[in-house]
Amino acid sequence: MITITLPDGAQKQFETPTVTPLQIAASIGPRLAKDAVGAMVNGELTDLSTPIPADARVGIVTAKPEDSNAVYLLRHSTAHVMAEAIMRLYPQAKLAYGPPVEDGFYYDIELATPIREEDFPRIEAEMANIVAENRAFTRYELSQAQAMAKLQQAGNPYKVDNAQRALAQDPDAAISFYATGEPGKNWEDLCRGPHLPSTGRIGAFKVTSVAGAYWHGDASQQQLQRVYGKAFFTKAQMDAHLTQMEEAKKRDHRLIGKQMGLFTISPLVGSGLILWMPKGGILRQELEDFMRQQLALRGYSAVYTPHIGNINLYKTSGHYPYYKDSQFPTIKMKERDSGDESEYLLKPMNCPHHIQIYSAQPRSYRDLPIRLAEFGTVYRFEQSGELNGMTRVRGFTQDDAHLFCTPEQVEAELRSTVEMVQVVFQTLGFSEYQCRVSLRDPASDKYAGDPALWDRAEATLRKIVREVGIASQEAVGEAAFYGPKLDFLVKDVIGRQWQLGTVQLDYVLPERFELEYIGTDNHPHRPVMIHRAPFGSMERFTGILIEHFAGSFPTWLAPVQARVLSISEKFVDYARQAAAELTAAGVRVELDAGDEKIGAKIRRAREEKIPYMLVVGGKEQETGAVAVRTRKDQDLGAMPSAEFISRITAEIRNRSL
RNA sequence: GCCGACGUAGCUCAAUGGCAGAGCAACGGUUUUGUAAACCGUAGGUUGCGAGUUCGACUCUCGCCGUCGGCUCCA
Repeated sequence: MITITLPDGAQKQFETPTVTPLQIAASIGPRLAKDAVGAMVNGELTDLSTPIPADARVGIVTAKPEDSNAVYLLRHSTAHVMAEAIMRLYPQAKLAYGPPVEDGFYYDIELATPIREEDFPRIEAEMANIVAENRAFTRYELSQAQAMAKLQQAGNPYKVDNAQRALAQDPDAAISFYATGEPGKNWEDLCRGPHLPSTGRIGAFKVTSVAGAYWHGDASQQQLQRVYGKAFFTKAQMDAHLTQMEEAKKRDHRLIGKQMGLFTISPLVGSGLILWMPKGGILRQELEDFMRQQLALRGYSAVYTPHIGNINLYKTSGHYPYYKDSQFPTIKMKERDSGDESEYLLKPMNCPHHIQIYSAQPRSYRDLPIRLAEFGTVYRFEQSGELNGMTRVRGFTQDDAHLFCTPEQVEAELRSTVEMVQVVFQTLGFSEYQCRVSLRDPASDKYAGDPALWDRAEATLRKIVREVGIASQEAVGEAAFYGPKLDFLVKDVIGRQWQLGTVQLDYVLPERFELEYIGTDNHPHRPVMIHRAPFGSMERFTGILIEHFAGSFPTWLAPVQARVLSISEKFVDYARQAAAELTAAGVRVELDAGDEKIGAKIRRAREEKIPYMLVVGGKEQETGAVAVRTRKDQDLGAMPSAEFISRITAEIRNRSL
């Protein structure tokens, strides 16, 4: 007898030697049996048909889009269906690996002929046939010897490799195959599973794109074709997803940046180099002013350093050997007098320059902490395929600062920098964020410095995160070569995650540059460095802000904060006067004195995402008022222009969202 | 850097081997307007760049540049 415990604690008993989740579901109700697509058995996702041999806790997984297990089964199964369709169309293809991924799935295949977008309809048509046939996903297991023999015979090195890797993880693992239908009769694939009960449960699917991908993500390995797809239980869910994708596309900072005249990129200047246009310049200036205010509150000193530096600086810091390949080529020159050859680098980082400011004079413990801040522009030669609008560029400005402090001061300084990052996020409306504690990979030799110092630094970061109480996760191998760091990941309004600010703890560079301060004991000591950049890069941050706000920036950031719209030519003088009052109050205002009708002017202002539209005509002129309307389509009605001015200036001053 | 796609007026897009076009924007004129697009007209092009095939190339082929989707990378 088998006792099954359901999620609500209820127990059911079965007299049979084994029981399947489907039987359990049926015993609860026919509706549940119909909706069931899989099961959680003792915390593990299984097929609906997997026999349960002993007492177990079982939850039935039903076809709900919000259930990640259900969605996993759906996507994984659709990947199989797509693989079968591709094998029908391209019998010479070799399948490699086809997992579910966030909101879809892909399958990597080796195939000499490229699959192109125009081939997608054929693949989808084959898939539709397989789905219509509603064949059961049927699992069977072979002994290792049989399985390996079968795979060897099939002549697919990737599948052999997959099986070997599975065995390397668990030598006792049974090797499972899934037939889409009947084993021996229908198409089948080496697969760990689990799957939906049958192909008919796939409600809607779409082949979305194809791209190159390396086997095991290793650029020295065979390049495969990765075909991406999406799957949903119902067509309505698919449609909702497509609508959301379109919305996301409308927020694309490259598109909005162009429409709103924020920035441009010219091939004549070079790819990955951002040209900030006047309206983007306002955005950046506001962000920088905000940051300067924060810096002043926290005892930072502004410094300025040049855009290039002698290569020896970076050899000393250790950056050069690590990042040789991602730097612009060096500038070589001969000294006029000595004839010596010098080499300069466009600076890839600001820290070595700031370090020279620190070491330009003797430092006492009384001077510390020293906090040197600079909007420092750096250049990194990113691979051409990596460039993306403002978010991945070759020249960018960091809101950088380096803190030099005593070991005793480290924690307080870290706390203060983390708090500053939080202020930044809060001010800009990123309410959902978490912190990644990026640690070294003990197995790798790319990290510089004493392991004991690393342990200490990592422990300190963990402690700070715990104290501050930010949601966090640890990531081994994500540290910088000179120290562990906290990377801040924010979610924007449509749920996409971005990496923004960073706080890095560094015991290595002070060592390399032999930095010192004189302590209370009158002896030299080594300071500790903290690198931090709350925005990260002005370019990247601005790009993300554009998408976060979809161009509708809060008033304090908006390039144009208000526009006065005149009803007709007769009121242009009054409109001009109203605009002048706003300008005098420090508001960025424009005047639309054109001869279109008011509807057209409103439409245009809304399209330009201007926060406030001030309609002025005869009524307003008589009473010294403006009729206020917002881009959100709120009509605030007419008010004295002085009232509007105090209202908007307060909003700007408070940096209201 | 690698795989694939794309590149036509300022913007969005037509024209599939046979005279490069539309809408919006711009400019000129008419209109003087009350809350999401007034009307008429004008101008705008080395079809990314360069070669090749062809009687003829936006269209086919090759190279380069750039962009996009991925992969790899990311101090």
